[in-house]
Amino acid sequence: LPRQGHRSDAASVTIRQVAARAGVSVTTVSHALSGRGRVDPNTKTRVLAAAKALGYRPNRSAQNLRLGRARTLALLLPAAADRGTGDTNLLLAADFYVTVANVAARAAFSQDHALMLLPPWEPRLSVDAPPVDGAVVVDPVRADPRLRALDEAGIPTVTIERDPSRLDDPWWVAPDNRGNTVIALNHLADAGATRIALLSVDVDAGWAIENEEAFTAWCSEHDKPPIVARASLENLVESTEQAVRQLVDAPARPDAIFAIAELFGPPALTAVQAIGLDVPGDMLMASGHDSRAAQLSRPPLTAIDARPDAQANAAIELLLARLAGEPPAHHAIPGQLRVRRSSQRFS
Amino acid sequence: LPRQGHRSDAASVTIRQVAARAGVSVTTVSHALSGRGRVDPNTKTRVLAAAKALGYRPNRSAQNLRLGRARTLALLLPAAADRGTGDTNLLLAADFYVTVANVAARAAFSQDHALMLLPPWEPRLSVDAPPVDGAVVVDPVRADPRLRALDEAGIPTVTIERDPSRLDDPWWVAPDNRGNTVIALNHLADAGATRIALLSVDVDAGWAIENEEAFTAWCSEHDKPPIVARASLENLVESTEQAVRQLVDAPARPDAIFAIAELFGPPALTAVQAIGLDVPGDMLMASGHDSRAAQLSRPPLTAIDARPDAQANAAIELLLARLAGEPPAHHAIPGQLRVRRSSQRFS
DNA sequence: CTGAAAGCGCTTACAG
DNA sequence: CTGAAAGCGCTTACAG
Repeated sequence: LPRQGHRSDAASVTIRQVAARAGVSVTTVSHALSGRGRVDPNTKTRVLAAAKALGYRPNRSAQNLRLGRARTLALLLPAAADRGTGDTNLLLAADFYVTVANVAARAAFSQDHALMLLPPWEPRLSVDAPPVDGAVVVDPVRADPRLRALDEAGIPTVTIERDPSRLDDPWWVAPDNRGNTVIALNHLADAGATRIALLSVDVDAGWAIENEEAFTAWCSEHDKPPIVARASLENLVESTEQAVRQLVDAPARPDAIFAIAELFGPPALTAVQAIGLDVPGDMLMASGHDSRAAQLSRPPLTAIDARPDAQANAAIELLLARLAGEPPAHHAIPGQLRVRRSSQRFS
Repeated sequence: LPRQGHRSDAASVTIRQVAARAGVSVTTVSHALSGRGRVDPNTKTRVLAAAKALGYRPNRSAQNLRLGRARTLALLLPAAADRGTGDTNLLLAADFYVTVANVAARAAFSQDHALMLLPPWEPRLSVDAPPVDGAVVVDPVRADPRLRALDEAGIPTVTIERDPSRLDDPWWVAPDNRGNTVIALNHLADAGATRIALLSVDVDAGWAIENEEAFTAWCSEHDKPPIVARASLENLVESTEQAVRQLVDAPARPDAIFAIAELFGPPALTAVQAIGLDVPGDMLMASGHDSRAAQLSRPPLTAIDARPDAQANAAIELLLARLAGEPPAHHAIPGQLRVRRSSQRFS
């Protein structure tokens, strides 16, 4: 038989070799290493020393086969459009996704699980592939084919952001979109805004709905008209310019714009400036989702940091809880307002 | 023993059950399914039907244990700075990385491998984790600790972009940085530029070095002065503004700026405009690395599309070649120039 | 506290 | 062309 191929320089050392060196049985080695069963402390010390000396590392395939688990979690990021197709580009927040991916990997590893990246297209293929115990799906859309495929395969999932077509599913982690909207609106009002407009997006996602609802509620609570304009993903810059012009040309011009989606904040800022308005002088602006582009805008855009690291950690923790049979739970994670020049009229 | 845990709804069907249903031995099932060994065509048909009827899916752990491979490739993306630390943010091109990740996952799967995401921090931890046959490391820096850890673990690697501290390593995939620079410079010259400046970055990466060298060579070939300014990652906006001002205030002002790094193009554009210059009227501009931000700038920024999908596919293919014992190889992948308004004076 | 043995699901010499 | 058997490395009843 070929030796284990995943370490190319040295044949893997097995539990049997450790047992031989420590002068005990493989059972005792297994017990000493896993902490299960009773082992004499001296014996245990000897085993540990032997394992270390030999550089023993357990064979995951053997463990997984024996235990009937994969100890692997899957991550499904949103798909960018395939080159050349007319598909809408769902890659709304690349900075966010990269951090989610890296932090989720770390969180999974620290819990002794591997994080497998599944391609977001071809969900059937993905599911036919190596087994996973559970999956994290980022930014589900309505009737998301990835979620359907995972369901059909019987793989438990947790979503980051909620699936708008199954709001009854309790297994989700998301920014506290409603709370974040309130934080941003209160900040703009504190900064002097009296008529705040919402720049929304024509995307069928939970966060968009929640942001709009929270905006409407805030407006009625504060006895303000709920001014909403909407831009579109397919036609991002032009539709943002149109929406901004519509807001600016309205009989009662707003004095602040809250753009909920990460990608739309900087273009909205540019559009306002192109009309000849000063930000923050003539118009306060804030974005619902922070990004490098928001930080790099002139002026820098005030934005809600959705804390991708916290989202990823919570998602992995929740998925492991689900796999452990714990009762349903969800986590709305409060964002952190990053105040920058676009919303500071007097500074 | 617990049943295989990665399919929660139905106990996994094993090769033994397929054998029973087809009325043959497990050996024959294995042969029929794998295509190895000789099997009577009729028998094979029967086995395949039985496997399909039962929904048989091979247990990867068992296969891997038996074959001594992991059939798993690792992907290491660059790290964003940990929150609160002063580390330089190496997340230079999030759009690029997300596409690389998704496409690499698809490429690995189509070759019957899983793609495992390793956390870019704590390389020891990463390597102690589940076994992988090989790894793709994106954007290595000089003396990259991730590469060292992988080397020490004996895991073969392929890099996307070259490690500047081991240019003798043949196992890399990268944009054709030199060729791309020439394409961009020729385009700017064709568009009317007579004095082109390079906006570079103070990062110790292979691509930066290659872009600068290609620029210098192009300039001497065309009998032009090699005007170079440099911005810095830590101080992105301010240093970009400074670099731009330095270029604009020079006795012989350039009429075009080529910003090599993805993140610096849009801020450079904004800085030029803030000085009161029109783009493309007074200054042509192009970026060495395309991004959503470049597309969304006003005017949109001409940029080189580094084709992240091609990079990812080539990297996975090259890594599998390396694992298969094929001779060393590398791939410089030509980029595609995306001409936009920032470099079209007459349109 | 310790160990011999069974068995997870698979692949592959080997014998027929 | 087909099948019985060994064995990959591990964990865990079970017996001592």
